[in-house]
Amino acid sequence: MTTFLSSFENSIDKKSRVSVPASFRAELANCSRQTIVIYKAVNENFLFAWSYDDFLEFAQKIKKLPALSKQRQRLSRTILAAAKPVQIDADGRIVLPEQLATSLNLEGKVMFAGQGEYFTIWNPTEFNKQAEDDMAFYDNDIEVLNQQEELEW
Amino acid sequence: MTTFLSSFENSIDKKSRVSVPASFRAELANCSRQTIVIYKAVNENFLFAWSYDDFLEFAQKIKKLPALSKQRQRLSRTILAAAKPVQIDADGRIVLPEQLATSLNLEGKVMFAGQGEYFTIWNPTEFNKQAEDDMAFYDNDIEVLNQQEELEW
DNA sequence: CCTTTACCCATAAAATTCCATATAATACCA
DNA sequence: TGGTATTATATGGAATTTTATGGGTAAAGG
Repeated sequence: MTTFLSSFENSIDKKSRVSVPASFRAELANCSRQTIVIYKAVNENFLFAWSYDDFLEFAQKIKKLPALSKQRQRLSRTILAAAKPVQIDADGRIVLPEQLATSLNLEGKVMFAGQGEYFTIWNPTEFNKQAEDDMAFYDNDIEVLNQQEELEW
Repeated sequence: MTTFLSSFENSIDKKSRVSVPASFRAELANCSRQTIVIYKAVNENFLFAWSYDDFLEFAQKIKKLPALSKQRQRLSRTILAAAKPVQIDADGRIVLPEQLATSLNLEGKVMFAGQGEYFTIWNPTEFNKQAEDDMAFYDNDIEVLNQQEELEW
């Protein structure tokens, strides 16, 4: 299973290209294609990024809903139609789709944050703000984590 | 299995031709024919589009209903009889059947939205409106999706 | 004969690939 | 261990290819 760890700040150039952190690329090495799927988190200021393989697996959940049901229609519009597959080039870079880049107010720099089976993409300033906010929840979140752990035994 | 992702806005010319997005064409590459089947969503302002192969599979569901039942009669009229197969030409374009195009009030531009094993075709303005409406349901839809996941275990 | 449809070609814009290089990280060796 | 060589990484720009899209022309069909 892919596990993205650590965070990296890289730069976007005029052509909207960004280097994918080398350690993330290594993590993607044994996927069926060197493609990541990116889409905007609804009501949030970051992007989700999955390996193509893992995203397809997630898409399967949506595809299992009855093909013509309203719920299926909506979810496939908000997630599948919004998802941009981008291929990693020979130099380890991707092109950030313009629509997604502008939705984040990116100015030259991008933050990559490894979050397990996916990673997220941020405006670095926003990421640092978020990190501070997260602190306030830490003790409580850890407690929830501990409780879940107990249930598993 | 074909999986259409992302969305694209292309233009229709005087001859009613539209380019099928390259990534969709790539997805169709290993189908038995370069043909897509298009029909109007009942009571909605978009068109469904399937690879010929996947449409046939979908049609099986209708064909399984008793041949002379009323439901079968109606569904085969609204879907099978309404379905227009259109072939992708050498330049990657299709001709949008006039009846379908006018039912969408198209003005030069068409939106393609990848939604899994099919994609949909919209008046771009209508698509964007719909996307906003979909947001209101997002949290609830995701919740239902997650619950379904639990049921599977 | 006229209209519609299918093919073919041309081209601008956009996307992708290729190459070059500075810098940072790592390996090597005295 | 300190210093040096080597490699890997990130990033800029140029060259090439793909894509979308317009128009022309021949074939088909009514």
